[in-house]
Amino acid sequence: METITIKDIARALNLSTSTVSRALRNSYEINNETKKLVLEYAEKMNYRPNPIALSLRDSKSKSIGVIIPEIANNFFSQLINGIESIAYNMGYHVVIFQSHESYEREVANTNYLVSRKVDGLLVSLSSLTRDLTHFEELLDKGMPIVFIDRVPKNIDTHKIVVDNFFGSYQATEHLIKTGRRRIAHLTSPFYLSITMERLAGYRQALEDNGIPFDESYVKYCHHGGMMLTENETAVQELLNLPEPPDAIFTASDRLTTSCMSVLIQKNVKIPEEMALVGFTNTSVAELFNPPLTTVVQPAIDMGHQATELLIRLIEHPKKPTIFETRSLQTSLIIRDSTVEKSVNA
Amino acid sequence: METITIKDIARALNLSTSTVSRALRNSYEINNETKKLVLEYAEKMNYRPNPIALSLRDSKSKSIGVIIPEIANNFFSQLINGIESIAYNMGYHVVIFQSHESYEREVANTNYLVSRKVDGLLVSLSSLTRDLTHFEELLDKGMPIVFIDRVPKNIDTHKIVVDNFFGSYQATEHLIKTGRRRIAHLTSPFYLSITMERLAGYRQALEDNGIPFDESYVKYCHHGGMMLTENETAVQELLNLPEPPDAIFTASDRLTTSCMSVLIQKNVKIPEEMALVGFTNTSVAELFNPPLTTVVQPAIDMGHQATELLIRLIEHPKKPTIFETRSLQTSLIIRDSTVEKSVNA
DNA sequence: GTGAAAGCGCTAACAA
DNA sequence: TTGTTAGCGCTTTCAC
Repeated sequence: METITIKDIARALNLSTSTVSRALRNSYEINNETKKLVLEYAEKMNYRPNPIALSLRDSKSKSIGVIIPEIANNFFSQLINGIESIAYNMGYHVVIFQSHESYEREVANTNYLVSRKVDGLLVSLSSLTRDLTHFEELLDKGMPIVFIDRVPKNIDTHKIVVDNFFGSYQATEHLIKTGRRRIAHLTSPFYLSITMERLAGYRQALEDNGIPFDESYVKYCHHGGMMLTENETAVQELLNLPEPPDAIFTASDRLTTSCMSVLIQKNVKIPEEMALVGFTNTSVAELFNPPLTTVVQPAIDMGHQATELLIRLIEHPKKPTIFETRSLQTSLIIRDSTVEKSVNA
Repeated sequence: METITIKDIARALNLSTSTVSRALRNSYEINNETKKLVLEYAEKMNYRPNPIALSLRDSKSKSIGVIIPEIANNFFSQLINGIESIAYNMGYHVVIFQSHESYEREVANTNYLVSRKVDGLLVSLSSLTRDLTHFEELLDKGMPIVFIDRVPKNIDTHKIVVDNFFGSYQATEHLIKTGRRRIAHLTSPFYLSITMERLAGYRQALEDNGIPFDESYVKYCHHGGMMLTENETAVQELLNLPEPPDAIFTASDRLTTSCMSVLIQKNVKIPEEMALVGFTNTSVAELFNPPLTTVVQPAIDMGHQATELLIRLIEHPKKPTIFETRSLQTSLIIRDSTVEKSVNA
């Protein structure tokens, strides 16, 4: 029942370790008899190669590291499922780390994964990450990295994103079409790629519909939704405006739920007094009161594509000159939280 | 910028690798001068020990493996956060694997983690796991394992659970007190520990209140909620009964949300026609329509305690004769989905 | 067709 | 106080 090694097999069969090793890898130079002998014995003793030894030797591990802000979020957990399914099929293992939206933890996780010799990295940036040297250095050393969703602008590698501009445009336009004019936007720190793109889409939709962009209707939550009080303050500030909004478009999962929570607490009627659209993959939007209109990201597909690109990078290290940035489409799922504003409202 | 090893330091400083190794570990036998020299150089060159080499040598890895059914579930993601925070402080890394409620994947994950030389395992059983030999063998070999929440009855090791009986009793009693008499129970496969305990609490509460237990009001979902059609069929069967229930008590996260979803779809009024209580840690129960009464598990604390026990087991391998089973309390959070049945209903 | 030996990075028993 | 050596499990030259 103890772990068995090549050495054990060699000893038992009176062969050298190299012969056993070759036999196990089905090398052409080994006699069929010997091969059969080894294979059968290995099978019988339930031999499993020691991946640690292989990693040490080859400096690779058949595993990929994933660094994401947090797991307790439907978008990211779906993303992980997408990643896992491809990785699993390609014979890679997946090691997941959460940055908890902290720059320091993102760096620490990165270093650890590298020292664990992961063959590549899949990353979605923490909302507090502004310095990207930890990734730039790795890329320089030849470590394959693919960024997902929250991607750095100035790093040249594969990226999988969604068309945030359009998703945002569509959501905002939907609010306008259902009769809202004072549309607020609750979002992440401005320097994140997703923030800027979503803000741009929101703004464009307003302007295309003759509504002037008003900076006081935009609230940035520095912690990306992780700090509840911050979210609540932001919503409260919107409610306190001389002309409070009649709709809020929230840019992330956490922001969406805590915004809704504050509105309910303050007895703000949704959608009559305040319409709500959220960028979120929550699986229970239809159970909400009212059912929530959402902009959904194709998280599983994003995971698939990112993982495919990463593994391709890993297995064909001949540097490709062109890196792709694939942009997938979001879908707007319309529910009751944005029902047409009635004439008497 | 390349990875630097002890050998490199030794060469640069004209020392032997063992001296460097000792200096780095601050061994008493090394001259202070030399130590300082080595430490400074190592710092300057940003030396990091190679954990792979250490694992190979010591057959341990300062990491613990976690095997859970799925990540996209608030209970488990909170559990992970609890696990991570303790592990992190104690210098351990956490490697997470999902069984997706599949026995085969649970076994595969177990084997992989073992071959990766994790120092211990934290496990919550998949709903399809009936054969436990993969864990029994490991335990025999001396691998520390702590089970959480879904624990095996016949394996002797530390376990962290909640008082499912009481949590369930309390929920059922609450339904009775708010005027329900025909209380159904939607639950996981009967052989899981949590299923049996929750069922027993439910049953006891009924009997203590003079309501006869009726087997036709209990529905088992073999896939623990992962198969949507199965959940829907179960709910539908309850609705089709000659005397359909006036309340449903659901035993897990997934079962709760899909049950609610079916009820809404079928236009069953909650709580007037059907009250609902769910065993779930969803963070958005208050946003539901109506806000959902829940039985909440102290997931983070469970993660803390399990990890503490596991690390104690890892670091003090002198077999303790007595293994603990710690039972934590759930809390019943009462919301509108179980509002008192009005007299005219 | 098979074996001996070296090396991946590190530590520890043993020598000096 | 420091160095030499062997070994963790595996593969791969290089010999035979």
